[in-house]
Amino acid sequence: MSRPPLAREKVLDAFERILIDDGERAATMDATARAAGVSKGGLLYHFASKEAMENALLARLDERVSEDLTAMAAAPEGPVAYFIRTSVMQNDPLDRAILAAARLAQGGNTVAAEELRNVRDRWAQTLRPHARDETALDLVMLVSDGLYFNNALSGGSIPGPVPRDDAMTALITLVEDAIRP
Amino acid sequence: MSRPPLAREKVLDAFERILIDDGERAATMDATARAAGVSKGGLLYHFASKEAMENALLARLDERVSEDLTAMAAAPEGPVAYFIRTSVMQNDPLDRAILAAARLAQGGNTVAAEELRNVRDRWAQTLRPHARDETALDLVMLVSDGLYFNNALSGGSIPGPVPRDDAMTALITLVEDAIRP
DNA sequence: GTCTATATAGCGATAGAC
DNA sequence: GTCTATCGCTATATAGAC
Repeated sequence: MSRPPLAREKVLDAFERILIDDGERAATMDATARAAGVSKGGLLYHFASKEAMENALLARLDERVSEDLTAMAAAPEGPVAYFIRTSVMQNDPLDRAILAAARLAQGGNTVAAEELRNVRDRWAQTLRPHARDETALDLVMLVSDGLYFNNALSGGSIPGPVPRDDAMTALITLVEDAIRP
Repeated sequence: MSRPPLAREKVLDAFERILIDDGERAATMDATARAAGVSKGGLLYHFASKEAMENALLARLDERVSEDLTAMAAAPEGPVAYFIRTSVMQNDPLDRAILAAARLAQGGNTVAAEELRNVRDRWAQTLRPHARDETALDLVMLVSDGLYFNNALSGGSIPGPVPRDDAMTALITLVEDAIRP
């Protein structure tokens, strides 16, 4: 437990990158091994099957969400503004983990779909006290989902039609005015 | 042109259903042929390649969006309310076409991703006059994207964590108040 | 712990009968 | 217009050397 082997993390990073940039179809064990600089046999020592590799990626997502919930609760600008602003792709570890999980889910992996719904619930729980009512909470969650959806379509590198900088600040103000308790 | 062969539509319906219910990975030509009640050879008479079959599905999406834009412009409740309300899965032909295209896009099909962005633009164009400014338009589009994203994760049949009935009416009111010109 | 070699299965696509 | 049979390729996974 204490410290995961380096090769393991390197493989997961490569798998994540291919999922995001090239899609679920391209994220084969072969391509992952090549990108990680190991052989297919070497990869299969760390992950006994593709399913095991996918589950490891989802476990990493879970850890990163826990860290984000802590940061969100402590954000100076407030949880809602933090949540919306960080919903646009910043290419940080959490964003990448979510995007990769979304690829798996849309490829037919039901565990990934469940995990994403679980993640969404944890965010909603933390934000609930900061919204006037359930409708206001719905609004915040849906705007965030929308931002992620556009990122997911854009493929991670190419920026999608999402508000940037000034437009994002204006959007946050609009949402906060609409949901203020 | 006048009337597409029955088998052609039956194949596209089957392909769409498998994409939505079982994911992009499962939507093979073999599985599609079986579900449509034809042989693989029979399928390949209508669609010379898998790419041709995917493009036919995207063309069908385009037609359905054109019909929806007409309906939206004429909706008694107003375009914005119509747009948000119809963003939740009703399992109608348009919803299914979008969900299927999203699956293709996330599987790595760049044509599908472009088509979805194009569809989004056409909606935004029609809604623009009904929003106070670009930020308000962003809000409407993102809430709609969020609703679709949740549907996409849920898989079409299982309802996701989206507002229903009363909650939806409340959400529409909240959004309309926030964006009123 | 990492490698090469190989087994097995499924996919997209072709050929040609009917 | 629809079928069966089959080819070529690639994917996951196994076996066993180093």
